[in-house]
Parts: sequence; structure tokens; C-alpha cells
Amino acid sequence: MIQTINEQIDKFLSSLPEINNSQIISIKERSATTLTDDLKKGHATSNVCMIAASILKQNPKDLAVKLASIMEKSEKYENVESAGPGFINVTLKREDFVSTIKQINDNPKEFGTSKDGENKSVQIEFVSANPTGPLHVGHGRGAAYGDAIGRILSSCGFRVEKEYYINDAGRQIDILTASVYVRIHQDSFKDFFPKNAYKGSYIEDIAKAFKKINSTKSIRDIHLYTAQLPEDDEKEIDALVFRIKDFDSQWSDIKDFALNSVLETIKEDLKLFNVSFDHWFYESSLGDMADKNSKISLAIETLKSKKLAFEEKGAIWLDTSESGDDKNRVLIREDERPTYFASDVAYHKNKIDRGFDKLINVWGADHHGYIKRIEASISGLGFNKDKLDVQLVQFANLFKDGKKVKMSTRSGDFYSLKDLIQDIGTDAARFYYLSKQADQHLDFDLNLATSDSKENMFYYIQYAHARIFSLLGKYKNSNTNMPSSPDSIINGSYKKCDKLIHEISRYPSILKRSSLSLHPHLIIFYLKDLAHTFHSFYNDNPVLTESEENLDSIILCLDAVKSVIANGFELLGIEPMEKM
RNA sequence: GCGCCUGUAGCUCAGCUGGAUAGAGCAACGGAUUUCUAAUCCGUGGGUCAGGAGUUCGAAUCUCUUCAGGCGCGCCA
Repeated sequence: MIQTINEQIDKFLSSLPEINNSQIISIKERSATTLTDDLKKGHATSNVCMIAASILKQNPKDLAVKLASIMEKSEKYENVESAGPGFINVTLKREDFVSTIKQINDNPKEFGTSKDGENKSVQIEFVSANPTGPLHVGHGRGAAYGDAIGRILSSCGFRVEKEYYINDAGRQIDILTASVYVRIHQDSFKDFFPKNAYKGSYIEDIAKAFKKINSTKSIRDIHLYTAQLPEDDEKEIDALVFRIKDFDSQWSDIKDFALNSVLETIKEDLKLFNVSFDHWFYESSLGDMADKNSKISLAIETLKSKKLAFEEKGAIWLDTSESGDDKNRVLIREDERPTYFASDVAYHKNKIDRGFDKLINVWGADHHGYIKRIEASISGLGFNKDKLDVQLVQFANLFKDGKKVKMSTRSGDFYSLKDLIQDIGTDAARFYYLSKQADQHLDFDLNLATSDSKENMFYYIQYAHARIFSLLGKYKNSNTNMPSSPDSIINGSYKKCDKLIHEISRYPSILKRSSLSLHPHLIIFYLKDLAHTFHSFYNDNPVLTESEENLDSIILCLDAVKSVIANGFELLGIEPMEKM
């Protein structure tokens, strides 16, 4: 219907005297026809006359009056009038206005979806937490966000691939391995445990599991390992790693075992959290610098051949000056080990080589300083850096009984994602993680998420869905078939559902905005408004005692409302409740 | 010091590529239940949109600036 209105507006614009094509294009770009925010203004509204007035130096009100009278004469609408400073407000004919109900009920799951992203592929990389321990609540927000934008983009027709990048090649994995190693041989190490090793109880579990299926020899001369370790916490663990690698051939078995154990845990937690990945990318698959044909060597070589990577002070640097980064960055250290950045350069090259139209990285906001240098590497490798879209996710502060919960993996003293799921459930957790724009700080009150207080928006929306589900159940008890047509709403004898119909008609535009901005929270706020409109209707209007004709109409309308709530929740990865 | 983000009601936050009287929930106060789930609804009060300047027919929204807060500025990951 909006399309029909726009067609008439186009015709009107071209009919104006002394207007040229570029002016028309510019007016169309800047103006918009949308559904109104209030039924008092009719169903649809356009600001085109005000935009046109400013470009053509004419009076907006005059243009609006002219356009309104042309549209009115076409008899395509119930009513058209100019309003305020120059808006055009359109009241649709009832059959057009009500058609949304039929559209939804004919194909509930399709409603709101689009083909905007047809033939475009997007890769979303998110979570990518170091595989050194279970996911904690600090990872939850990025997990919920990445998964949600994946669902939203899919529903808008994009081909979406979700990927987890596993840092299995660096120092952190060595520390993990050493931590497990000491636990395996704790009898020999006595009460020694490195200060900077991973202390969580899961390390002992992994050690136990390893011993169960592998034979381990006790260490004869423990002093070889522990004598004269450096005082410094960081140097101590590095030295220990070095010695274990040197003395014990079991190192790489333990390393693989520990990595796989942790990854299994992470995968289980993500599954519980209703987050799925299409692809798990191992950093180690990029190879190492010793191999001239490895992905990482080739990426660095390319940069060198373009004179963007250069040697200085024994290290190899990337020139990032063009991208606005404040200093050049080291790719290969003095001791020839590549930095994390070097892996990332090769990884991003690989992602682009795989042919995606767009790459979305979901990063913790503390990594924002990293964006410029990655962009520099992408441009340096000869690609368009606009292919990469980095979405930053701010930390969420979680409060339990008024106290902030901890989330440090190293100390082992943390509130895991699994704990959170057990405490409040996947759906409430996802809901609150997504309830605020991702790049802003979020205070997340766990007590609120499970409370039955009025403040708990999650249950407020769920309750609307459950109430409709219950009503439909009662209707079905006394009627074998669903009604065929909302006749009394179409003929205008029953108008109490109009606000609801207007509200559900807005859903496709909300989804579109959400997909363009990558903001799932828009859907949450929309659902809250829809739930409010429903609760208000429900309170004022007993449904089941209505006349048969009205009841049929209401049931069809509420069924559509229920579908829209379910669709919105689906995009957030949340299961709608059928009863509470 | 430099870079990024933020500042809207007592609290927690919405507010679209600039648009009609700045919204919601909580808290406060006053109401609604012989009726489909009261985890609900209705009403009242509460705002110099941090301050200032600019662009515009029109600014919470865009630009500049001041103030306040958060984060980041490793041959860590």
C-alpha cells in the first residue's frame, strides 16, 4: 500500500512545473512514507512535501494541500489530508488496512522477512574466546548479539555464515597445557602451582580425564622443572612451559587433549545458549613462518612485496600510517615469532579470499584500537576495507543480589555462562543481553530477570504471547476450524482491534531497520510496544463473550499478533512461552 | 596527551536518513478484578534532552566547542 502511495507521489513530483530530474531524485532520497505513530494521524504519512519545499523553495503547506487533493480524488484511500507543517496523512480503505491480518495468517513465518540481501553473503565472526576455559558471562553478550544479527540478516535474505576463530596457536594455549600438566603430575610437584596458570577446577577435571585414558609416568627429578624459576609471574609460567616442552614428549598429546576438552565444553555451553556456528576456524591452520607456503607466510610476503611491511630493529612491521593508525605495528617479533596481529592479517585475508561480500567482526569494545590496523592490513593486501564491518560489544556488568559478578578466566573465580543459564535460563539471558544497543554499557540485574515484578520486560512480552495462546486454545475447544475472514473488522463494525492491526503492520519496517543498523534491540522495544497494545486491548475487551462475528475477527487478529511476537522472538533466539 | 564511545524525568533506558505536543517501565500518588491468566490495565505529577554556539522553514538527532564519565593507546591476546 505504501508503494501505491509512493507511486502517486512520484507522479505528483514529475508534474510540478520547473522541476528537474536531479531534484526529483534528491527529494525521493530524503523523504519517506511510513506508517504513522498514532492512528489519529491516519495510517500512513509522508513528509515529501516538506522536503520538496526546501529543495524547490516553495511553501510546504501549499504543496501538501495540492498533493492531498490529487490523492483524495483518486479514490484509492478512505481519506487523505495535509496536516501540520506539510505532512500528508493517508487513511487507508478498511480492506487495505486489514489485509495485514490475512497476509500474516496465510504465511506467518514469512511475515516481515524480505529479499533485501538476496545473493549477498555475509560472514559473522563472533565469540572467538580463547579456548582456555569455559565461556563466562563476559562472552555471553557477544554470543547473543552475533547470533541474533545472524538470524536477522538471514531473515532479510542474506546468505549468512557464522564462524568461531579458535586461537589455538599462541602462548595462552601453552599456559593452558602447562596448567593441566602440573595438575596431572601434582603428586610430583607437591604443593607447587604456577601463580599465573589457570586455576579453575576444570583444569583438574581435564587432568583426571587425561590420566584415565593415557599412561603417565611420574616425574623423577622434579627440580629440573621447578628449580630457579623466575620470580616474575609471567616469566615463571613461560619458563615452565619451555622446560616441559623440552623434557616431556607427552606435551603435544596433553596440549591436544586440553584444547579439545575445552572446545567441547565451549561447544556444549553455546548449544545450551542456543547459539550455533557454521564453521570453526583454527588459527593453527594458518601455518607458521617456517613454512614458506603457509597462509601466514604468504600474507606477510604480499605485504613485503608491496613495501608495506618492512624490517626495523630486527622485527617486521606493517606501515599503518595511511589508515590513520597512530603508529606502525609489529607483525613478526625480533625472535621471529609472529604476533597475534600477524595471524589476524592472514586470517582476514583468508576470509576475504573465501569470497564473502561482507565480513562482520563482533569484538569486545576494548579492542576498538585494533580496528585501524586491521583495516590497514586489508587495504594493504589490495582489498576494499569497507568489506569489513567491526561491531563493538561493550562489557555487561552483571549484578546478583546487588553485587557485581566476576569474570576472570585466569583466577578460576568466575561466573560462567553455564551458571547464568542455570540461574535464569537461556531465553531471559539472551533477552537482557540484547535489550540495549550492543556498543553501550549494560547493567544486567539477574534478580530482575527472574522476578515477577512489573519491571521485568521479558515476562511482560512472554505474557502477551501466553495469553493469546490460551485464548486461541479456548476458541479451538468450541470451534473445529479457525475463522475464515475478519469480516466485522473489514466492514468497520468492530474497530477495537485497529491499534493492534496498525502495530503489527509496523513489524516489517522494524525488522528492516534492525537489519540495516545491526541493532537487535529495536525488535525488543517493538515487541514491548506490541505487548502493551495487546495487554491494553485484552483488559478492556472480554473476547470470548463477543458476538460470533466479532469473535471471529478478533481471533484472527490475535492469531496474527501472536505470530508477530513469535517471529520477533525467533530472531532473538528466544522461545515464546505458551503458558506461564 | 591522542583516539573511540557516552551524557534525555528521582532510577533504568527508547527516540529512525533532522519533522507534528520529547516517550516507556520502575519509583510516588489515585483508581480498575461477579468476566477469557492482575507477571495486567487506566489516570496524575515529574524534562533548560550536560552547557554554549552554528547550519536549517524545523535540531534530542547534523557541525564546532566547553564540561563530566567510560574504554583503548605492548615485539600481550
